[in-house]
Amino acid sequence: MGTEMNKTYNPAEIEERLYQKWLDKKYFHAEVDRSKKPYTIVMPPPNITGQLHMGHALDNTLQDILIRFKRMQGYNALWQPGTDHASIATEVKVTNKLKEEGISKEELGREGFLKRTWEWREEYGGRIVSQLKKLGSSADWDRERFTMDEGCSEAVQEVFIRLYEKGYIYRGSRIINWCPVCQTSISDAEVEYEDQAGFFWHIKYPVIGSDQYVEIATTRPETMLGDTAVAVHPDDERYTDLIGKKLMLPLMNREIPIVADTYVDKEFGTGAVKITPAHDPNDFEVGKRHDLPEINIMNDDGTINKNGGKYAGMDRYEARQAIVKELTELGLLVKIEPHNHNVGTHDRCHTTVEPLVKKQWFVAMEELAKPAIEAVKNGELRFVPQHFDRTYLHWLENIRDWCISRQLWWGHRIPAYYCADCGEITVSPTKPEACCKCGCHNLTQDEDTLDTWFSSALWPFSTLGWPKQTEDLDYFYPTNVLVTGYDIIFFWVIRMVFSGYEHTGRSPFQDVLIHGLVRDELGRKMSKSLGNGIDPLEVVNQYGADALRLTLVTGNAPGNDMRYSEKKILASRNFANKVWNASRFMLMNIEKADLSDVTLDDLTPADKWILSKANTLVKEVTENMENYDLGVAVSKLYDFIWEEFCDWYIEMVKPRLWNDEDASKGAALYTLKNVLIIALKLLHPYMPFITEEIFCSLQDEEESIMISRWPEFREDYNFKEEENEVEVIKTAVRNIRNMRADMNVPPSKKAKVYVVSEKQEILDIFDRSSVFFATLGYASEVIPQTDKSGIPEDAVSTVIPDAVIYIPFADLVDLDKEIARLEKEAKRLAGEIKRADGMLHNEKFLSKAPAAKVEAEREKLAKYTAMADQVNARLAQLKG
RNA sequence: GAGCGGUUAGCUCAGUUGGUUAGAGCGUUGCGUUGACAUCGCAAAGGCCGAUGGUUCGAGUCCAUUACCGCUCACCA
Repeated sequence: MGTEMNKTYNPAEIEERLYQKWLDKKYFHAEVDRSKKPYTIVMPPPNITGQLHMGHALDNTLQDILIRFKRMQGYNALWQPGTDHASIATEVKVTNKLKEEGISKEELGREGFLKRTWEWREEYGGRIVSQLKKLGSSADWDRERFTMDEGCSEAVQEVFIRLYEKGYIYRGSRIINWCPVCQTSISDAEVEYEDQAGFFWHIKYPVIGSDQYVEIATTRPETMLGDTAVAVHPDDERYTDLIGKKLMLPLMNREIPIVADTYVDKEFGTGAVKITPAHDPNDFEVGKRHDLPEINIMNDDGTINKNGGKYAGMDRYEARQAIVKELTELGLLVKIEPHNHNVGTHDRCHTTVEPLVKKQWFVAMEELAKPAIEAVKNGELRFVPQHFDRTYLHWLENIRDWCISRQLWWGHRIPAYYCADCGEITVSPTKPEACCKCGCHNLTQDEDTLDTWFSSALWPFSTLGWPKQTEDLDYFYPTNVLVTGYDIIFFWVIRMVFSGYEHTGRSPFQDVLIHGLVRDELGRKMSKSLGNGIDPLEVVNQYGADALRLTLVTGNAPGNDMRYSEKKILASRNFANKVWNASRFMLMNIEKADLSDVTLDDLTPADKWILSKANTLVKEVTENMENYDLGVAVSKLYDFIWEEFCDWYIEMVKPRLWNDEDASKGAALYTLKNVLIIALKLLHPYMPFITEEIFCSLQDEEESIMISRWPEFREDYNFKEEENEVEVIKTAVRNIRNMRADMNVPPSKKAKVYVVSEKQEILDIFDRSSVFFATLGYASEVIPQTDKSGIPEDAVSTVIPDAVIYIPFADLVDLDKEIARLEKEAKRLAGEIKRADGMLHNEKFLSKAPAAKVEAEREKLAKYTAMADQVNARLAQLKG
């Protein structure tokens, strides 16, 4: 690198090279090492069908920051990666591809289809992984896993069998959510409710043996084909006489009873509810209570089946129209009202879900949920930010049994075998020799596969070898933190937690760091349909992975959504460039220098000041990162590097570097280098590439920043006195600049700077810092003195604590402007004095506030009073 | 219907245990470029921290009420 460094940082040139270096050196790889403490993060496995989007970028950036941080702190850091088979998504993708070739899934058959899907996975399943690498993700790719690999599949079978034997997994006919397009059952978590404008159809059902009618209201008239009762509230006087009587179900001409059930809301609709036990969860419950038959009227594709009589074969919406039409003709349709209602849709394809009764496999949740609830309540499991435990607990406390069977081929096939002779179910990892009950050999395996989340639920331990008691599992498990979006708590976090407790006896992780969504500039969700998605890979290509990473964590608190914008990425890019150029500056000067002799005693106050600041920064950044306040930590780093280090320290140090005679040149370079290295190390987790590139150029002892030691707070880097001294200089410089800007004096116009103070130590500071005022305050000369002798009457002045600064400008005597300036200063000080004085006259403040606080206010008051006196004296002089 | 979050500068957002002068980036205004960076520097303007009440010596921060916005869950067929 050296002086030939480019003037601007060019990430494209270095990222790939450095990432390859890290891979070659095996820095990402972790092995069991009992001499070190483990730190483990398990990566949420992206779908093999996935393309990297901003959500992945954020999620993985956060994890990479944490894992790099901990690795540098000396932990044996393992970031366990892998991918998810994504049953429905992949099956749909492959099915569609086949369709293009003119082949149907069924034609191919199960085995042929699976073969094709594995091929598809071979070809495309690694795409998302290579995309994650572009972000700089330091996951242990040697350990990459797949939810359907041998080990994970074994874990799935083991869990299924254990839960089955414990009675927690059962097979039963229950109402489930059915997607007529995907033609599979889905779990409650996969149903997304949408507000839709619909109608209320009021229909008359004739009472048998009278000329009366009962009027019901429904949003789904087609389901009446499956009605097996009408329910009313037992206390509803309008209907008491009718309870127990029969109705003639129109169109089907089926006799159905009128039952009384408190489920019915008297106030709503007509107070009479048609009951379709096979197609509505509530009706299903009513049906159970009253022993009503369940008539399934629908085929798997959403068309009406033979139970729907003449409507058989029609699509569900077609049937609805036909039924309404016919009811109208029969004079049974009373009215149609507009009605908004929530419609359940499948979260993948947004098809309206059809609740229907089917024989499926379920996990009984009641017992499993208990330890997961307890974990959060007793603090074993902690959400960051904490309020997400409410969401978590609410879901768990109201959890229903989990429908885990899917009518798909791609996935873990349910390890259950049915006996053709006696009907007994045998659950076994491999096909059993014989039926466990009758001993016959006529066994067939269940056709269904398991919900994708069934295997994801085991991810934190299945990837480490479970059910085998491996070394990895023993050492790396439980993991330390799980990083994921709030949208995934129900699907995944909850299921991992109860699975962890059930199968390993402990929570799979201690902390759950929740992040929000990355939205577009207008605050909208990024989506394909809106076309407002921003491709992280394009951003990486254009601005570099570091800039993207920085953008994603800056100014964002855990759990909050953030907006992505071009402006933000530019700011990050500019920061990278700033870091680059500060380093470039250093390298241009350091080449020939020998710093081996420099010790802390050689440092000037400015050197000690920046070192001390850097030291404090180390402490704060480390603490913030331990608390997952990554945004806070990085903004402190940003401010330190840009303001303190670049704008002040480098500027202060320049004259020393340009002067080869300066005895403190070596100390300056020594400090520049050390502080820069501290800053780079702290920054590395956020911006791994640029920090590595610079680090390697800066020194030749260590081969990589990513395995270097995280800086620690050092008592010997604590220089309070020097910090104060530089604060005095900074304040003076700022005031001088301010003064000059107010008076419209161009920098080219140098001027003498007089400093008047009664305190010798203040004068000494200015005496030895005159060079700073020459470069930073455009001073031709700095003259510290105890009185005002020799200072021209019309000099412009400014007051700092314990001193007054005068600058005489030869041809500048805009008295009014100067008076206005000073009056503004006086006003500000008066405000401060009033405030401090008020506090100090408050008896309760004096008696109740901590003594140090009171003392601090006293000091402030004294300081401001003295300053105000100076300003007012000067004002009096100018006015007089 | 229930739960949660937000409301702070023109815009986008920080603000860690309450400490009295509330911060950043972008934008705006003025000045500035021969030796790190114009992807830059210097300076400035701009906020009674949604409203009301309370606790406290002290509230952007804690409590209560309320308004608006957003999210999630549960739903009345």
